[in-house]
Amino acid sequence: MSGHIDPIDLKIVETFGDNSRIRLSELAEIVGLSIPSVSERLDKLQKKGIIKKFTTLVDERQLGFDIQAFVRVRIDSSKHYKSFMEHVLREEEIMECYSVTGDGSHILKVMTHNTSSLEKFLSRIQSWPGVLSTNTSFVLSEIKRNSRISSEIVKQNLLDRQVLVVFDEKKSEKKSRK
Amino acid sequence: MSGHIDPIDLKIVETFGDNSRIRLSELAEIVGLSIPSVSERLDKLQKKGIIKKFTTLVDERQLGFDIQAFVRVRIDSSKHYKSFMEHVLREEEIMECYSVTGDGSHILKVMTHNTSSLEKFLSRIQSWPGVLSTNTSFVLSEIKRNSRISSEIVKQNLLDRQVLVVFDEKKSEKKSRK
DNA sequence: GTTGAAACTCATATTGG
DNA sequence: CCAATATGAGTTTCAAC
Repeated sequence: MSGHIDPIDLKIVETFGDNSRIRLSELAEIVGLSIPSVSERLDKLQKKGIIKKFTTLVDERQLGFDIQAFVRVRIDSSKHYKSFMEHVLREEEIMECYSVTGDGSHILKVMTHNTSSLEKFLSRIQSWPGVLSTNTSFVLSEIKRNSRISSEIVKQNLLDRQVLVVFDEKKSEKKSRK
Repeated sequence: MSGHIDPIDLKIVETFGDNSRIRLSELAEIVGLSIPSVSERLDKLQKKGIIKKFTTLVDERQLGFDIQAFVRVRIDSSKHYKSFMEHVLREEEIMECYSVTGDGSHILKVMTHNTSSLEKFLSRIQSWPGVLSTNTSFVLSEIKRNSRISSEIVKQNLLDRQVLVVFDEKKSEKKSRK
């Protein structure tokens, strides 16, 4: 079925996580297929939305974003959800936003220039309809930021739920086993 | 000075945030420079570490990572900091880790297959030396995940602190103004 | 899925301005 | 920084298998 993924696709995704500017020729060698084949797979991975975007990891601090923070936001009901979302998308300081369980209904990852710009940002948030409270944790240092998904661990995930197609060379030897 | 950044570099960074597989020829047209020039700038941005990595945004849920969570971890002292860091780097489920202020000394972003694999992961964390407690928030939905930094906002940041060099075409007309 | 060929585009380095 | 050039690679599409 077309919705399935095979280990080669995983390897492609993993390789692109490491370096999205890789040449197709190099990729073809890594995964052991011809260039036209990997080119076609890459297209399909994008069409399926598995690959969302080729992007670039940046050292934001060197660009003047000295303040990074996680802000937990509590909004009072789903009534304000849509307007909250619109505000979030509009604010350039908000790099990420997730709806979560636990105390606070949303987590924002925010980057700003200095504490005063953060202060302005926080008071702006608090003026949005439905925002009850915020709770800010400053990022002191970044220990890990993975852009890469290990294809091995994905393989285990997908094998478990049988959405992964694996060509097992030994399958034919014991085909009657169910 | 060589440590400085100009608006063209910012535009390059922004453009790569949108699409890291862009052709240099296209990039050259966007920023209004020749191909050799943008090529050289790109090299320098990488050497300076402003551009850290060309990577790919992936729909992790399609790869079987149905559970995403933020885990706040409290570790008891800096004595265990190094071993904690090593564990964090080794765990493939931990996609991001930040040292933060506030309740809990670290925030992890974790992705796993299902609740049972998360449970295993959490009990593993709690066995690490120095880990006092964890507090897990499940991600219900991703509202925003920006890989792109607006060059406009960066420009404001950098202008404020005078690390940005701007070629002001009108400067010569009023050079005596200080 | 492969291979191979063709047309095209691109990256990289170098030159002189 | 540009423009021009040269070369070797890379990409894409198409065919036929």
